[in-house]
Amino acid sequence: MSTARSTRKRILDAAAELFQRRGFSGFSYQHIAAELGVRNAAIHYHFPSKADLGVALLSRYRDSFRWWTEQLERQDLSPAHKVLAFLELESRYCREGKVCPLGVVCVEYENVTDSVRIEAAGLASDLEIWLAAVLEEGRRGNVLQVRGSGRGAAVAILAQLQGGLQLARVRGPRHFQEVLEQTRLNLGISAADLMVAAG
Amino acid sequence: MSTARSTRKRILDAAAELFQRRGFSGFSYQHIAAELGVRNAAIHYHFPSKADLGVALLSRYRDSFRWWTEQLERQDLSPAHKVLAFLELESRYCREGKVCPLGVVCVEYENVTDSVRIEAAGLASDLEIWLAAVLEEGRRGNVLQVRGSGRGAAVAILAQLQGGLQLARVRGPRHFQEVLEQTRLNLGISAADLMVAAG
DNA sequence: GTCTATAGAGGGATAGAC
DNA sequence: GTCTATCCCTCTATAGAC
Repeated sequence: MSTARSTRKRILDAAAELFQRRGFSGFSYQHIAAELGVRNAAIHYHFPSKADLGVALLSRYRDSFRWWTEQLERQDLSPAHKVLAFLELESRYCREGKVCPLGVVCVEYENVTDSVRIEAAGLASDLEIWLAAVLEEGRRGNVLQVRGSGRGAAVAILAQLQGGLQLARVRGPRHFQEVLEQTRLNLGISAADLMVAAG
Repeated sequence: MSTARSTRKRILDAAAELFQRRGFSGFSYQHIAAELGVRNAAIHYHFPSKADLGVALLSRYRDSFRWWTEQLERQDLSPAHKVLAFLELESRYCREGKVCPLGVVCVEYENVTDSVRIEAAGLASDLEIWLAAVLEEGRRGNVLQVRGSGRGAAVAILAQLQGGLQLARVRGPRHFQEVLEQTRLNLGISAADLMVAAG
């Protein structure tokens, strides 16, 4: 069981890496197998079909995000700092040359099973609900400039970050920094705070 | 030659459709062939490798955009109306269930040839330069609220639209409307103008 | 320019031994 | 739980007839 858990986790780690680098259709069981030094069939044991693997991947992103928000809650941060922490989370993807998992599914939407679509929609919903709540909280406390509904602003910011991570690939990481800067300006968060968060 | 032109164009039309729906790895010469009622080999005659097809596709997007900006210029519109016209262009993709071609290449970046990457970078550059110029013009005329550099604001808006088109797939087209609304709010364009542009 | 035919590689997936 | 072996399919790409 310990071995099973370990292999399963290693598969998901390798798959997540490939997924965010090459897209869903862009990686194969062979790629994962080669990286882990196991055989193709070993992966099919843990994830019978590629759709199963896709769902498991997205489900894990959701779990990670939930865990992340919970530990953030325990730090009792201001809404502005919660936003900055989230920007830092996305910046990490940028530094690693990865894109948002959500974007991958969206682009290949007509190529994936319903099960994958549903899990992706759930992830999008999780992100949106959390960010909208933070923005609303910030607006009430007058520490964030939110235009329109918190929900609308949240969707726009998520779209911006997702697109920004992608554009960074063709135009360079500097472009993602510009996107972060604009997000900050639009919300009225001070430059000094962003520097801390974006590294 | 007339036939050649016609077939070549039909191939590009079908490929563009598939490309923006299923991603680059997600469609094949067979898909195009089936749709056009020709054989696989006929497509290889016009586009020897899939990379050639990818470059031709992106090159055509660039040509279309250049043509679009030129005809827009002849209409002598205000910067705000130029932005609205661009938003309408993106809205059309949303209504057709397509995503931005740039996003497709970005997501599958590590799966495509250098030639495709370079052409995609060129397209990104074209969009960015045009939008940055429009935003700067709007700022000078005090008709657009632009924060930071025109370039930075342009990148952020492009990222937002690209991400918004993608999120619309998992969360519904209404979400893209919210992104448009936020873009408008951030630039200080009136609601009435947006209604006209977004349909 | 388009066809038939096919090569050759790689994809997802399964059976059965260990 | 992982292996070997293999099936069947789809993919890109090419050769050569028409």
